[in-house]
Amino acid sequence: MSRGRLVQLPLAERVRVLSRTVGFEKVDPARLAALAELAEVRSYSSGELIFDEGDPAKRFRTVAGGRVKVAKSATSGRLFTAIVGAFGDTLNAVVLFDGSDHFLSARALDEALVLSVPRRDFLDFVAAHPEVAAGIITILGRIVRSGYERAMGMIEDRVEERIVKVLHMLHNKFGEELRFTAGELADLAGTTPESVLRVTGRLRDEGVIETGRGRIIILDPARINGPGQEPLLI
Amino acid sequence: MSRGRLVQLPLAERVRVLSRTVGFEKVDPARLAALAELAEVRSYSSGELIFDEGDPAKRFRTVAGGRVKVAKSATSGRLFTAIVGAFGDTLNAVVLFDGSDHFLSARALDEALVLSVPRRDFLDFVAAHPEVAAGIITILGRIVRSGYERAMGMIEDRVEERIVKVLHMLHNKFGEELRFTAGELADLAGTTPESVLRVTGRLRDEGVIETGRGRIIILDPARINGPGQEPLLI
DNA sequence: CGACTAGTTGATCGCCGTCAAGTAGGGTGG
DNA sequence: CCACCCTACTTGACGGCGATCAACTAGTCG
Repeated sequence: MSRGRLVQLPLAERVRVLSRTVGFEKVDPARLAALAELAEVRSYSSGELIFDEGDPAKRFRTVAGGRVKVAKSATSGRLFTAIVGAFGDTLNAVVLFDGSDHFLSARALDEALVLSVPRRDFLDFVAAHPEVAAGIITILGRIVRSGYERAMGMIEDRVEERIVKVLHMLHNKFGEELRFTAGELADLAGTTPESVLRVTGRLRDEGVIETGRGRIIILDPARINGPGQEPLLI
Repeated sequence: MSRGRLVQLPLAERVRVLSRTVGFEKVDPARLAALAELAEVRSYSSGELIFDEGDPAKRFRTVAGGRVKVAKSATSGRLFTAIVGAFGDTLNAVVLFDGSDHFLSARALDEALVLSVPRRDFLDFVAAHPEVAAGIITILGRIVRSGYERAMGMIEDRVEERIVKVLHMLHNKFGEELRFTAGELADLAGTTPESVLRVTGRLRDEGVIETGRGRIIILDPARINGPGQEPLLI
């Protein structure tokens, strides 16, 4: 019941993906080739599940194209989006070390490419390259920080501020044109589609953004940048 | 302007603290002695600041006694408590790797002992002992998971459920007797002291807990354990 | 062209944050 | 040893934010 469709990607291309994956930036590309040899690449269509909560984490996975939503579902059925992964973002480095199951699910937002390596090979490679471990800890630190800031935002900020922060972050990561629906933004901001639409409606009226079906264009980035705050990492 | 008071702790005792610090459990104690040689121990009185947000992270710090509250303050002055550290919990391993400043503050909840090692020596030690890096990544993974669960709880759960989860977690970590005020619990659950008191009042009337000034006794642990859920890591 | 999904807007309502006023415990100093 | 004060606890009343429900419009894909 393997998901996605296998795609043949040249070795050089696989090396390029790994060399631009967070944590691997400093590794000698020649050495990455050994790992890239063991890698496979799969293609997932929009909306397709890549892995689910509770699935065992058997492979290290990193985004090689498109966008992937990594999220946690609540008992009520609501979704909380942790990360929108793009090229070079790893989907599950966290859970590979202690062998626990996935506690988040990953789903393709577009037609997406995901490169993966067997867990054992990934761990061996990390053990042989301490700089990778250090890189992973660094990025994990940023995720922890961002997680606490979002938890705090949930109790501290009003819905409008949370949504603006999400737009700020997405603008920072994806540029002027954001291809997200109100429902997807709601999962990121911890609110409902209705509230997102009320806020984006106001921002549109004020000329800050332009909206379309599944699309938001940031017209005035300065207006969504909070005073001196760095964007959340998502 | 060094905070706390220096305490002389025998080398064997310093080794014991390190050997029970998360991430170091698997390291040969004989090798830990080298690191323990470089360690100093400081004592902080209840309420005293150990480090503040924005302070540079010059030393690796781990709790050698008492309890330490690690928190982030909001612009409004409200506090969000990330972790209540006890013996063996590290306070700042996250920020040491990329050399960034502290993004959380640490404050003694009791008379507390904190063992510390210069950042450079800590990093050298980790580089020489890959199992420490793997251990740190594992614990970071749990923190990330817990952070997402708490962020989700903030939007998904009612105040009462959040408070019960906090009690569950604290019971799991500290046992039957919890020495926390309503204000401290509020910072953990992301609510106000008034709401905490309303909930604990009800739980007291139902015989689940017993309350006193700055003290809660869990009488009926089964009643605060959610259905099949593991306690949050704090 | 039809069906599904996304967007839009209004009305309602309840949770819980806030303010307020008072009680009680416990440590400190005279 | 007692009086005082500070802190924590307690309880009530109020009000606003935003979730929820509902009804409708408008894109877009097949």
